Amino acid sequence: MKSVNLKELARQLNLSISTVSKALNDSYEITPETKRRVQELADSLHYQPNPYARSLRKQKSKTIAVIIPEIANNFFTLAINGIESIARQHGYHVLIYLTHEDYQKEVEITQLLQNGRVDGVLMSLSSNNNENEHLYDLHKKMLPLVFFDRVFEDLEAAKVTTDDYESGYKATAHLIEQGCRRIAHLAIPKDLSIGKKRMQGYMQALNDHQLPVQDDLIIACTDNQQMNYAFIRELMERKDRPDGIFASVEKLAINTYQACSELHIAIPEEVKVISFANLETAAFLNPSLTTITQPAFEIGKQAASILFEAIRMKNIKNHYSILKSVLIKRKSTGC
Amino acid sequence: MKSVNLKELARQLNLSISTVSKALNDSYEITPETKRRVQELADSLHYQPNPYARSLRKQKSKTIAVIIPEIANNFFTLAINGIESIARQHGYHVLIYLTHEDYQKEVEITQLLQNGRVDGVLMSLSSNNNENEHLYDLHKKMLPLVFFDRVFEDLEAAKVTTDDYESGYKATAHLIEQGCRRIAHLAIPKDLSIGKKRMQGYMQALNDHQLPVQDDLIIACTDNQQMNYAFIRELMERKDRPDGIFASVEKLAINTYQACSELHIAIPEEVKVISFANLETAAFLNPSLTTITQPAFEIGKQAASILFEAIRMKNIKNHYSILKSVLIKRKSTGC
DNA sequence: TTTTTTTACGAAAACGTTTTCTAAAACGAA
DNA sequence: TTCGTTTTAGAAAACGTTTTCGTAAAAAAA
Repeated sequence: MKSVNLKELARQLNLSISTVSKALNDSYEITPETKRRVQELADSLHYQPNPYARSLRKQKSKTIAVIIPEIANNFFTLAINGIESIARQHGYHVLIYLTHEDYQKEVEITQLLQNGRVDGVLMSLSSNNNENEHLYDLHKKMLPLVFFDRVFEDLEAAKVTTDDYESGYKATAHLIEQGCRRIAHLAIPKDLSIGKKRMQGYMQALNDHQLPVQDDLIIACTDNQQMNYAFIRELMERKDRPDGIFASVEKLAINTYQACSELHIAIPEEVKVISFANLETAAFLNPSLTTITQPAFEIGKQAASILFEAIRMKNIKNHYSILKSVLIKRKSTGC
Repeated sequence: MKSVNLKELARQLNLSISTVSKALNDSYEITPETKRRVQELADSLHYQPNPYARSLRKQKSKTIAVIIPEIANNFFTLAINGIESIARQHGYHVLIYLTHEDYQKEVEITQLLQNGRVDGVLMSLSSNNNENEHLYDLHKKMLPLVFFDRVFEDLEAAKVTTDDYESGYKATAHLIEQGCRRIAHLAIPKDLSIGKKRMQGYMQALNDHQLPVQDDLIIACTDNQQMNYAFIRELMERKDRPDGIFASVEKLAINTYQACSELHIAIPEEVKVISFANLETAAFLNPSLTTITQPAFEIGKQAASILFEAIRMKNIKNHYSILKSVLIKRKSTGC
């Protein structure tokens, strides 16, 4: 592990450490000939500057953090792909932190990042989110911060989301057009802004089509998949069960398929299903699943780009991007 | 960003920097009363040591790197979950690098890590892998290194894989039992050890059942999904098309479903399909997909545990773990 | 009492950079 | 020649820790 450093280069070249450093950083103070000599030796010894020494001195880490609730979710993996591609372009390194939808973990992680370890943070909130002190803390540290998808509306930070209200509306309207009259909503927690917006779109669509909003058709789901499954099953076992289901995340659609399969309820004949999803396999499910698909890769790219802009400008902008999701009609809604 | 450091603590407490440092590190040299005072002020000011200064001084980064070919793949996301859980236990940070199956990127990334940025590396190889100079380089640096799934057999490093040969054998034998006689193998590159082993299992199973190994039924797939799709389509358009397909990764199974759907070839009646896969949706595909499922989460956990063992012992062991995959029979093979 | 040991802390070096400040040499102008 | 300016390089400080070493004072031993 004994790697070559500036001192060693300086010794071999009979130069001072500072001269070598300047030569490698292409300073005008150094004569071309010296630069050449230094560069040559550095190359031949495969010199690489120590990142920690450099970070300490420059107060820059060339590292960003990505905090997400989970990773076994196609939306987030695609977003990470986008983030990584931009980070690579900027020569940055990417730290990954998973909160597992656990508020306490989210707090711990944000605290870990308050000491200069990273130059910026990309974050998608966990749902068990009552207080938000930790987010204000992060913000107070002047650490560039960009939220994506699950954003925290109250904070003056950059945000990138999709048109969740419109998508919720369109999803619900689509079910109505396909003949549904009793439409259930499998909702994610309302403390997430996207949960609230999707729900609002759902309710507005019902209103606009003279359908009642029924509380017993709104299922408050959580990160506990077993409980979600139990809720959905209970829902589908009712005698006045819904004829349409709008799932707000892909896992809930899968749970719905499973419940319907076990209860021998035919999709789309007896109940139609639409879901937010980035599933590669949506088209090959039985039946193929009608989805609202978010431009996850693009979200990641935009969020990262904005973050680097903020890092460069040392200026946390109050940016708000809203990208469009697309509704892909398939058999689960009778198309 | 002006965060509190040892100097500031020392000033406020009228102590020296070294005393404060020792107090916080619970050194025996410091009296309990002083420790209490120091700790109290540190807590109240939310002191957090600068990670770069600490890393520089201790020559330890508390960070590991995970290098994988892609992330939009359930195997890898589950593995990352496992890795992250162990890393968190050890108080380590996790850097993610994606090679996108690109040899050149893999080389660049391994070079980035030769300067002490990380204390260890977890790696799953990219497939376009002709030379391996960069892996030997990494190994020479004495950087603890653990391969998982796509391992490099020739290097004396720790490795964690599944029983790929046996799984390939069982998958093929299962197709044979289900009545298939012309079984195609959608193969990943043979320069990947898992590709070779899965293929060997396939061939041995054919042999053991007195079936010929036919080169034209072995499709060499790559990371180019469009080409793979074209190959598979061509395969299924032949008049002597196969009656069984063994796909070595989940993406190829999806391609197969798509090709069969477009060509109106019925699964499992006309062709049976089995695939390595960690798809959550396997059971809900049309038809449900028979899979060989790897214990991806467990692989991640084991690989990470071994890495931390290597970091602790400063001893790169020649460890080789082989976990068992499980064959889950579903409708795509007529079950 | 004197000597030795232990205790509790501080000074300073070290980690490997970057950057500021200083200085010698070379050069040009007067 | 002399004086100022430019060019090139080195010395030293700085980033924030940890750790080694030194040293007073206190405690223990003689």
